[in-house]
Amino acid sequence: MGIDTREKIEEVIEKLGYQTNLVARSLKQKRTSTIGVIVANILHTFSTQVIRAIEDVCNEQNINVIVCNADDDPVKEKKYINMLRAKQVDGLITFPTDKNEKLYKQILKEGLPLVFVDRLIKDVLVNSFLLDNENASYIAVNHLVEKGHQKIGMITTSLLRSVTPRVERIEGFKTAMKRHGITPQDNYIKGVEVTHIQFELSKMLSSEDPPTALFAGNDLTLMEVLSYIKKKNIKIPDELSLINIDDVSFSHIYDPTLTTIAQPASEIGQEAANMLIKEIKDSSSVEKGNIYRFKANLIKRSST
Amino acid sequence: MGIDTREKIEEVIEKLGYQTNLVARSLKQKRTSTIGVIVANILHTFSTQVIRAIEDVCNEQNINVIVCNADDDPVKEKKYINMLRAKQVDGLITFPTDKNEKLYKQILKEGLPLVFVDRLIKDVLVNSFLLDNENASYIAVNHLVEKGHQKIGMITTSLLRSVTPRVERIEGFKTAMKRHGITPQDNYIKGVEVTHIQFELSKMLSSEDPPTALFAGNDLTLMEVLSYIKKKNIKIPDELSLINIDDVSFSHIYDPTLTTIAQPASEIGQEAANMLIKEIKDSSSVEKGNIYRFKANLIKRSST
DNA sequence: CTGTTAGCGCTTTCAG
DNA sequence: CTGAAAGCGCTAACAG
Repeated sequence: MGIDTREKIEEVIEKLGYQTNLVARSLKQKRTSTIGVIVANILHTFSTQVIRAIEDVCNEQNINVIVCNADDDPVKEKKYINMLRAKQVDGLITFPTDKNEKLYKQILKEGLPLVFVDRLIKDVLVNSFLLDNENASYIAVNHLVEKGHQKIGMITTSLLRSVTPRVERIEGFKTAMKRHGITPQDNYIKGVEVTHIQFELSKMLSSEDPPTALFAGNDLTLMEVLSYIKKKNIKIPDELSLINIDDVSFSHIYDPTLTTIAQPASEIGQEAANMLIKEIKDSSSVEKGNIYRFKANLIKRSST
Repeated sequence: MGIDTREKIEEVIEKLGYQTNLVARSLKQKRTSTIGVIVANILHTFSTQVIRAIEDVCNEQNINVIVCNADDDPVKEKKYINMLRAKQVDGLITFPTDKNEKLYKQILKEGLPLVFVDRLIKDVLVNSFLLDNENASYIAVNHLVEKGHQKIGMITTSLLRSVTPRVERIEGFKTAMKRHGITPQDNYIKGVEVTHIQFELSKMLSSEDPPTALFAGNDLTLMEVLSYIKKKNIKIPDELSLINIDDVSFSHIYDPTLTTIAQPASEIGQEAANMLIKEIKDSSSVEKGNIYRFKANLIKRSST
């Protein structure tokens, strides 16, 4: 082919808006430059923040991201995992359910790069990026105790399954209380479904000796708590101090501004994405099965 | 191949966790069962609500969604469009920029199914799904006038480019004021960058004859307004009434609860997705170039 | 260095 | 009805 022929072809290519067929390339090269992300529940602020961070990292490297929302349903999760595998994604970041332990083990055996965020699965050695939950609870309790509270309640969402953040935050809460010489009382600690939070709260706060401070385990719980507080016209922090995990969009403009234990969600997402990309590029170059814990940040505002 | 051979193979297939290679299938069938979505700015509540609705519709039909955030940058938008075309997506939903008019025209010529959300481009005849913005502004003005206000200010974000919602909402505001016999004053109407909103607000509210009510054009504007109001300790609605477009997550728990013009974002996303899917299945079966306007809902709360 | 060719894994077509 | 073969558009390997 002559030089001028080539030039003409390139001209036509430009004019016709020709695009390389990446599907064909992917088939040949056995990589799609696409990763899959499966979040447990897209309604959490944390999920959206992590997703955004992952997308930012990936877009810089021209990697596509397909996001799926498992909606806290292991069956959906499995369906998405298999669909993404069938789509030949180069790697997977998930907020895993222990119900799919076998599937995850198989993925590991196949060598598909895999990273966990927010949750762990026992016996599945995957690099995992999540909050230091026990420490986060400790920070909360410590702050409240410093503010003079002894009767501290904790409330959070529950799923029937044992989910890492919930378990660890409650455990951390109990440990922290004990460390401060306070015996945690079970009727001050509630892990219930979102729809029952307000009911449990009403029970807890109308008990004989109600807590003077409340620790909300995540943002969805916080919304319910604030809703209840508004309904009952409870004065924060005078009648009840409030602290929560997850930095919601309105924490600095709410009245009162909300004292918050913020998760470094962007950082978690970034590092998870970087780890996955490294593993995709050269699997042998990265250690597997490490757990990366991120410290929470206490943002002192006016609700405590 | 004998029956038992087939059975054995299917057994092994199951055991090995074999997955059809959808990349190969896509190459052969010339469809990927994937659509692309490009939002102008992921930070808007509206964008995330639309995305979620699109994903819900698509997941039900086993269609994948790749979401891209153009970050209000036409160059990024173009890059994503071309990348998604190269990936052979079956269709595209975008919040378009008029800077890419030529590219969109080419896409139309190629016959790639395309749907617009939130914005229009002149001379590009694509099915478009968006709020009836003029009516939304009318609802806001009408409500405030009914509450006894005459001096009404409007503030919203601006981009240097003329973006459909901003233009239409401001036009609608002016028209509505006139219809109520009020001459809209330019110094009460501001379209500025997010970072300058608080400054403009301070100018507007400290003027000789400040407005008694304020209309915030979208959620990002609202956040700035609330931030300013908190800082200056302005009493809502006693000193200033406040209404805004976009139903933010905390509107019902804020103090005061926020009177809001809600966009039917889920409905917009759903219908956009359904239209795109119909067009993908049989392009000739759908009319092109229609503009579908959605009515806003006034949710009366306590900020007005 | 340029140009041809085989083959990625699937589906579709065609022959047996 | 079953089974073989061609070909989707690309890239990597190889031949000239």
